Parts: sequence; C-alpha cells; structure tokens
Amino acid sequence: MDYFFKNGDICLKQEDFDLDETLDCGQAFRWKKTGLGYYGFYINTPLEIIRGHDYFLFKNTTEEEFLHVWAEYFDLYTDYGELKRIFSEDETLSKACKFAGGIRLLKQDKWEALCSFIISQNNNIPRIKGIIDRMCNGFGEFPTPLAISRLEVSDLDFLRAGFRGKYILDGAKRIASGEIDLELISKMELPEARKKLQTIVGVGPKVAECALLYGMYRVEAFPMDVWIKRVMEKYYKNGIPNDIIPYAGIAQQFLFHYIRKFVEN
DNA sequence: TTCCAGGCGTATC
DNA sequence: GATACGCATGGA
Repeated sequence: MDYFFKNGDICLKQEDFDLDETLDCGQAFRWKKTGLGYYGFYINTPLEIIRGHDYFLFKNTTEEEFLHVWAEYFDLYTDYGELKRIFSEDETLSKACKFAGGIRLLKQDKWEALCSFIISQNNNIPRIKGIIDRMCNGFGEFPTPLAISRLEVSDLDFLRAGFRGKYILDGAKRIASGEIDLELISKMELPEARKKLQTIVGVGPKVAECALLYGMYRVEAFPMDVWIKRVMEKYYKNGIPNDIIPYAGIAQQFLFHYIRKFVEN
C-alpha cells in the first residue's frame, strides 16, 4: 500500500483504479459525483475521494480508518493487474479490461448490497439510485433491517419502489428476527447460501448472486442479468473459460460495464 | 403510446 | 422443470 499524508488527508498511489469505472458501474448506488471526485459511504462512514494528479486523495479520514475500512472496501489488498492478466487470456475479457481497466469490486455491506439488489430487479440504474436516495434521506442513513422491520408496507410508499416495497420489508423482518443471518450465510458453501437467501420473498437467483458477490465478496458468484445474458449468448455460448471461474464475479463486472457502454455507443 | 429496466411470484402444464 | 404473464415506476 503506497500512501502518504498531506494536509491531514491520505494520498494513495494506486494502479488499476478509476473512480468513475468503480463507483458508477452499477455495483453500488450511493456514491455521488462531487466537483472533483465522489462522496459516499461504507455503511454510515462517509468519505470524499478525489482523483489527484498521480494519487487518490482520501479526505477526512484517519490512517486507522483508511487501512481497515477503505482499503478493504476498495479491495486494495487484491492485485487487479494479476487478475487482468488472467482475464486477458480471453479475447472478450481482454477487450473489456482495456475498455475500463480501473474497475474494482467493492466490498460492500451485506445488508446494503442485498437491499440494493432487491430494489434493482426489473428496474434501471437511475431509478435504483433514486429509491435508495429517498430511503437514506427518509431514515437519515441507510436503514438497518431492524428499523425497517418495525414498519408497515405502506410506510415505504415514499420510496416509490413499486412492488419491491414488500420484498424489502420481508428481507428486513427475516433478518431482524434472526431467521436469516447474513454473517452466517457469507461463510456457507455457495449452493447452501443461495438457497437460504432465496427464502426471502423477492430474492431469486439473480438477487441472491448479487448479495453474495457485492455484499459478501464471494467472487465466484456470477449474477446473470439481462446484459450478461446478452454477453453469454454473443461470446460465451460454451460457458466461461475455466481459468476465469474462480473470479467469475469480478470478470462479470468488467463484462457488464463493457457490454452496456458498447451498446450505448 | 409503447417499450424497457442488473427479476421474481404465481399459475399452468 | 419449463414457460407465460403481471407487476410499480418513470425515462426514452
């Protein structure tokens, strides 16, 4: 970890890291562009992060917090150069890595990731952000399962989340009651973890996979949304290469970003 | 107006 | 187990 202090902020020199590609690529929905960088949270710990000339500026944090919260969150202990070398053996992934080489998989909070991807179903990214924004504003923070569990479905109407409101409530209640233990699920074998997550109403294969990948750093989890289905049909009719499978989730993030931008242009 | 968005529950076979 | 359809909302 190559970092130093400057005017009370932490300056990080980091390869394979781009703020737009990491914070605005559809894996997290709570980061907001500021003039120079992004402002957001890990749970309720805030951060402003700015791209400097040859380093990233972590504002208003401490060395302790930087090393234990942000270095983990931004997956800085993982060598993405090495990952991209493995990915680049594959033609399509090689292009995806060249297209956006600064993507990193964020190690998000378990509940926030689960809740966010419950909201994501049959929805578009701007509207997902809007719902989560109203949620955080309404509760003053990203609400805990306990805070939501005490409510009625109609109390969530202000989110304008549509049919997803009852799913959020079911997830919150099951977690608050202890029936679902995300900490425990994060350590289960993948098939068992998937099965348990899918007992929540409104959590199917895709949302469960997202909860595992984005909230529990299960990098072999591979969410199949409409975009990745297009990628699979177009480039991976015979499945993804064996060397990629242990990191399929991270590869998926590169592919997701690539196919979406590719289609836009 | 119609279609679509990081899907899932339900009904039906 | 596979397939068809409705679902809330809002932008294109």
